[in-house]
Amino acid sequence: MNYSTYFTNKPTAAITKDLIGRPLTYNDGQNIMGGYIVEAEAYLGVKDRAAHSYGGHRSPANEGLYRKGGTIYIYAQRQYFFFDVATQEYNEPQGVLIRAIEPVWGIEQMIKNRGGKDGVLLTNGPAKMMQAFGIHDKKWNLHFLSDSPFKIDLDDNHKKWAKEIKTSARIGVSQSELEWANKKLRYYVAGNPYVSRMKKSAYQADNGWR
DNA sequence: GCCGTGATTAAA
DNA sequence: TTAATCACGGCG
Repeated sequence: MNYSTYFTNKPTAAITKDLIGRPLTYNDGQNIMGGYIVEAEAYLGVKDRAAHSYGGHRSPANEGLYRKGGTIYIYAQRQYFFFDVATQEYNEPQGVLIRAIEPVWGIEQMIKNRGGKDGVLLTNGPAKMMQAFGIHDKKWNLHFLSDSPFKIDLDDNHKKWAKEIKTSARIGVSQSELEWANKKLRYYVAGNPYVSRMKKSAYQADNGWR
């Protein structure tokens, strides 16, 4: 299946859940780095109070969300960068934020990019993952996935299957009484140590994979 | 969001 | 006693 179809043919929450366990890689021209997606969040467009596109807000900074499904949306907070993929059709500003991967490929290079940090600290958060890839700008923002050094492997034969995929409220969203703050739109592999905020006591054998 | 530090709690 | 968890302040 191609990216256009994959990122448009089902609801964004279903896409987000389906991405769990799929390989995500980034090629910096010298090294291929990456691993299996273990945590991701869905953002559901103009009605979603936690989405950058809430209320139809549109600016050069969040234009990526409005592009067709499969377009890369990179945004920055302070010195940190976040990797999203737009979902649904053009002008339907939904997307998925990739929050963490279990590192597999190019681990040595990722450790270098992370200033020597190793193990769980390598990629257990959205900005840590981007640091591990050595990304410090928005160069690939608005590029379509297939026209970028990023690759998400959509072949089910290459996917890792979690024993259990858990859901929770999204991280960093104000936990006020707002209905959207409490929606379970964060998906993650139960017991996988590379999931952000995962407690050691909750680690599972085989990192939660089947 | 990430990091380092120190306090608090839990395990053994 | 040690490890794990939590709480906090600093960062542009």
